[in-house]
Order: sequence, then C-alpha cells, then structure tokens
Amino acid sequence: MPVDRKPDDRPVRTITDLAKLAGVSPGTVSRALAGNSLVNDKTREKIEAIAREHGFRPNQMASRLRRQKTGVIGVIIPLGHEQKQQVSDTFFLTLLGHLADELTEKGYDLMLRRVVPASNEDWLDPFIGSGMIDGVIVVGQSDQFNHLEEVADGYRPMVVWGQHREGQRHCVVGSDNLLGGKLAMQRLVAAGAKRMAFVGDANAPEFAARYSGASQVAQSFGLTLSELPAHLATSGMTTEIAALMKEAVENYDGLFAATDLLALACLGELRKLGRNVPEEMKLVGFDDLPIAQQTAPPLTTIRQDIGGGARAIVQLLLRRIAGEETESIVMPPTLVVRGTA
Amino acid sequence: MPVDRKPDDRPVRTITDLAKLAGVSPGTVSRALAGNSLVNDKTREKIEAIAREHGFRPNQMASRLRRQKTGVIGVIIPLGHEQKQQVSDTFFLTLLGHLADELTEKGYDLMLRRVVPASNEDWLDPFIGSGMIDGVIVVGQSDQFNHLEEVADGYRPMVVWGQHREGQRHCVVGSDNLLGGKLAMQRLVAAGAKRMAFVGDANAPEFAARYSGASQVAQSFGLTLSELPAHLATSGMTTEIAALMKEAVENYDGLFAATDLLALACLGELRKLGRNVPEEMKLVGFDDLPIAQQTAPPLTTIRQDIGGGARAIVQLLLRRIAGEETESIVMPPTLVVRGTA
DNA sequence: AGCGATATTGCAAACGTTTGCAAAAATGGG
DNA sequence: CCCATTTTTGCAAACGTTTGCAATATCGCT
Repeated sequence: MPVDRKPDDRPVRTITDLAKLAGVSPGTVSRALAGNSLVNDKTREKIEAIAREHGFRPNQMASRLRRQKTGVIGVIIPLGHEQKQQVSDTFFLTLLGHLADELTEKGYDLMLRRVVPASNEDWLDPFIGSGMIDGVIVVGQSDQFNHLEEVADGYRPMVVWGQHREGQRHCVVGSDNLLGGKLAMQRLVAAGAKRMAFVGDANAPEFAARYSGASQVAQSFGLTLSELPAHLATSGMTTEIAALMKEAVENYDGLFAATDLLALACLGELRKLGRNVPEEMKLVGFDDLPIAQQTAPPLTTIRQDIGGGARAIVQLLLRRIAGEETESIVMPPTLVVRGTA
Repeated sequence: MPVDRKPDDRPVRTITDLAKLAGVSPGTVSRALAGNSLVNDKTREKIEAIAREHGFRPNQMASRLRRQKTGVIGVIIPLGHEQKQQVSDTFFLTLLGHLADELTEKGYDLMLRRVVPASNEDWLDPFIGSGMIDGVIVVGQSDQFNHLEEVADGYRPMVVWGQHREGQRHCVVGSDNLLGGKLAMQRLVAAGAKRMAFVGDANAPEFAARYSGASQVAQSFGLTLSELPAHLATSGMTTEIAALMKEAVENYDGLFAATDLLALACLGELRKLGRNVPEEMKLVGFDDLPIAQQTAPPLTTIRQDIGGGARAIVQLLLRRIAGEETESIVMPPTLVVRGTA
C-alpha cells in the first residue's frame, strides 16, 4: 500500500502539525519519536501510528541545529599533487567503500567532498568550521602535511589517512610505508634482481617513505635504487609508463611500483615489449588490491589492510568526537609473494 | 600565519557575535557574508575582515533550516540482491567518483548512504522525507524496481542509475543493456563461438537485459545461450567462478560475462585450467573498466560511458530540483574489440 | 537648506526541533 | 480518601540564520 505523498496534500509537515492531530504537545511528539524518552506507551503508539500514516519524518536540519550535532562525518579527498586525478583512483575508492560501511554501521552518514587544495587556499576550514559535520576524515595527505598540522591544532575531531612522521600533531592512520618499502626490496633482492628502480612519484609522503625503505635495504646490499617518476592520473598513465618501461628494460632487472595500479600498467607494457616477468624483470607492487590476484602472472605485492585501516580510522574519530585524545596508528604491511617476483 | 582557533577562545561563534564586533546588526552581517546583497562596500569589507580574522563561518544547519534547502545531494546504493557485496564494487565506485566530481562542480555536496533494502522495508524514505538533502541519486535498482516506482510518485527530485523499462515512472539514466547484450553476442558469433554461456546473476534488471539481448542474437543464429549464475561479492567470487569455469571448459567455447570484474575472474581461472583465450574460449565482458586494457590478453568488452552517465544524472537531477519534468536517458554502449574475442 | 529619490541598515519574525523545568495526572500506601 | 511519590505531559526558551518591511542615511538638485 503506497503511502500517498503528493506535495500538496501533506497536512502534517512538522512535529507541531502531528501534535495537533494527536491532541498532544509538540514536546511529547518529539520525545515519542525519539523513542528513548519517558512517554506513556499508549501515547507513543498513537503518535507513531499517525506519523507512519502520513509518512512523517522530523526535519533533520532543525534537529541538528537544536542538538548541535549532525550525525554526519565528512570525508575529504585532497587532490594536491595529482590535479588531473579524479576521485576515481581505485585505492581511495576502496578505502572509501570500507569507510562507508564502517560509518553506516555506527549510525553516521558520510559526506564526501573532493578538493584541489592548490586552487583554494583553505580547503578544509569551510568544511569543519560550519557545523555541518561532527568530524572529518582526510583521505591522503597529498602535499598538505603542514596545513593539516595547523588545522589539527584548532580542530580535534579529525583523523587522516596517510604517513606518520615522528612528532606530528595530526592524528593519522596508515601503513608503515618504510617497512613496506623494505619488504618489497628484500623480496626483489631475494628474487635475484641487481639493478632496481622505483616507479612512482615521491612527492607524496607515503610514496617517499616507500622509496626510502626500499633504498635503505638496497644500500645494505650494496645495490642502488633509481627513481622513475610516474603519476597516477588514470588517463595518460599508460603512455607515461610505456615510455618509462622502454627505458627500464635497458637498465633494470627489478622494479618496485609505488602502487598496484602502476605495477599493473608496468606489467602490461613489459609484455608489449616482449619481456618476461619475472624471468627478465622482477616486479613488486603495493596495496594488494583485488586485481592483484587476477593478473598474469599474479602480482607479488605489499599488502595494506584497507578494511582494518577504515575500522581504525572510524574508531579513532569517534573517540575524538567524544573528547578523548588518541594516538596515531601505524599498521604493518605484509609481503604477499605471487608470480612477479 | 595560522589562525588561532583553540576551542575556548573563539569569541565569535555566531553571526550576532560578529555583528556586535562590527557594530552592525546581524542582518547586515548575513547579507555581507552572502555577498550578493545590497550592502555598502566599506561595511562589507570590514565585516569580511573580522570574519577572516576570527575564522568565522556561518552555521550551515541554521542557514539550511531557514532557507529550506541544503546544497546536498544524497547518493544511495541499495544492496539488495548482493547482500555480501560491500560498497566496494569497482563499477559503482567509479560512477560514484564521477558523480562526486560532477556535483562538486555544480556546488553541491554529496552525502553517501549504503543500505540493505531487505533488512529495512523503507530504506529510501528516511533519507528523502527529512529535509536533509535537496535530491537523491540511486545507484542501481537492485531488486527494488517496484519500490522505486512508488517513491517516484510522491518525490520528484530523484534520478536512478539502472535499466529502463517501457512506461516506467521513475527517471532513470543507464545504458541500453539489451543492445549491449546483442553487441556482445554478435562479437562472440563473429569470433567463431558456437556454444555459449552468460556468466552473471540475472536477478538484477540490468543483467537480465544483457542476457536477454544476447539470447535474442544467439537464437537468430540458431545458437543457444546457457546461464551460469555468478555473484559479484568480492570475497568468494573467485572460488565460485573457479567451479563455473571447470564446467564451462567442457561445454562451451564462448562466454559473455555480465561485468568486466566477472570476465577478469573468468580469465584468471581459465588460465589456471590451461585453456587459451581466445583460441579455445572466446570471452566478452561489460563496462570497460580501466583494468580491461591491462589484462592479458586485453579484454574485449562492451563499453559504458560512465562519465557521461554521471553528467547526465546530475544534469537531470538539477532540472528536477528546479521543478522541471524530465525524460529518462538511455545511452548506447559500444563494442570494444581487444584480445579475448 | 529642503525635498525627493535611492542606497543602506535595523527589526523581528520565521525555519522546525529539542529539552530543562514546572505543572498535572496517575499510582501506591496507609 | 488523602498525601507522597512517581510518571507523563505541557510550556517556552533556545539553536543561528535569512529576509520582508520599515526606518534611517546619503545623495543630487533646485
């Protein structure tokens, strides 16, 4: 039985209308609908019946204004160093999916915003200063580390996904990228690679740490690690990688890609160039996206626990909203050996 | 110069505080900050200066309550027939990314909600009846076609991504899945396949139409099309497909996968079984996700214009918010021939 | 200087809830 | 049946903006 809800015949738009119908005061209706308060069961039932009958829902804006809390968490994705990159990056989106699941479970809604910090000096403040969200999750530090530090000084309910630096002031959840880099390089060395390169853009702190870890291990073996700067923009990535691989096949026998997506592109280009992976070129990725299992050969990679990360982020954020102080969390990544190294 | 914003020393939290500081009335401040109104330039500058100095932003909840509009679009993903599926499905997330880009550009924020209609009879109403969004985008009809029809009768600003049926009442944007199915089957036949199967779950209207189109073409060639029911849940999908492929290699030489993701899984399992694609088994996918270019061999697939779809959705929704009536949009998919068929 | 016209401002009433406090009703015990 | 509790309700003041209307300043002219 579809509820009749034409715009012109909804006599009961406000809690007061409903109160009149039920013969009680607005306050009582509010309490009845809120459920938890102390209102006579009979009254509550009557009110609920009328509400159902008219398809009435209390206006959220009024409620939020009055209660000074919104039940909404902002999720913001700064696109600093990769202006061309849309929100469509697989890793971000996977994390976003998990965040959505996690927040939904805790009864929060999720408000998504994509910003290009470069074009807009203060990209975070309009979001947090205006009472439209109870807290904010920043997905990726991009090149905005310092700005995040500043904001964290004045705004508590914020958790960032990204790289942890000693003594930083904003609360962060992320993988131990340095360790991840080390694991990757150890694997490349163990697989017999001698001349290696890092494929990725070391401007983002996360990637820089991966490079750094890999570099340390390489040095400890007396080997060197070059840098092949590649960007993540979905369009154009392929051609960029194509160029890099042409160079790579001449000079290297082991590649550490900053991201599974990059590794995937490398794999494709290497095949086009007729190079066998792993025989002629070892390759290790980072993330362990679902696709990594499906490539040919399946991708050896460093696994980040995205779901666990999302859980941690939400948990920390809720504690911060409740007024607690929280420490950052650094999660150890793990090596997943498959077919490419 | 970081703005000092410790919680205890923000003397100016409301427009009234600011008004007092500036020696004007709250109304004037409101107008000045809104920018467009008729307020003396000098006054406006003074007010803006003070606002900047104190990092003040007008409270959005109050503003929205008063103006009766929110600047927020709800995006809701019903997970009806795939309860296990998280929001993490690649196609949905890609569409979501484009929607985010598009809405941001038009000045709207995006509120994301994931629901499991089965567990919650009216999953859409609480979202739309409560004044917290100006309009809603439903991503995928799942098995909720009828419910969407009902809701559409009483709530105008809604656009759905999905399959169009003759005479339906909710406004929908989507691909011509029937045509897509035809294209896929024509390609399989042209590539020489004789015994074919559809891999996917025909409960979702989109998939049913793809199957139907393919089936029609098969019949016109005097061939048959079997159905291999497979589900999209990320976990467990691989094992499910593994079982299906074991059967498939015995009985078929052509597969039409409802989704690139499924096609990818098929490809992987077929390789494990030592079957050559496309020599021994032709394979066509659907979506043309970026990954489709990266597989080995690259995937022949039916391309949906996800970005164009997102643009259309947003455009239609804005027109509906403005009170216009709108027609549904059905976009023609295109065949992309690569290496698997 | 005075007058009308115009550009700015102030006033105060919404927007629709929630909630502390006090009043009223119900309950229980003697 | 009355009084002391305990439940339920009603009242009215917020929450922080926006905006129609009226009041005041400002300006250009004669």
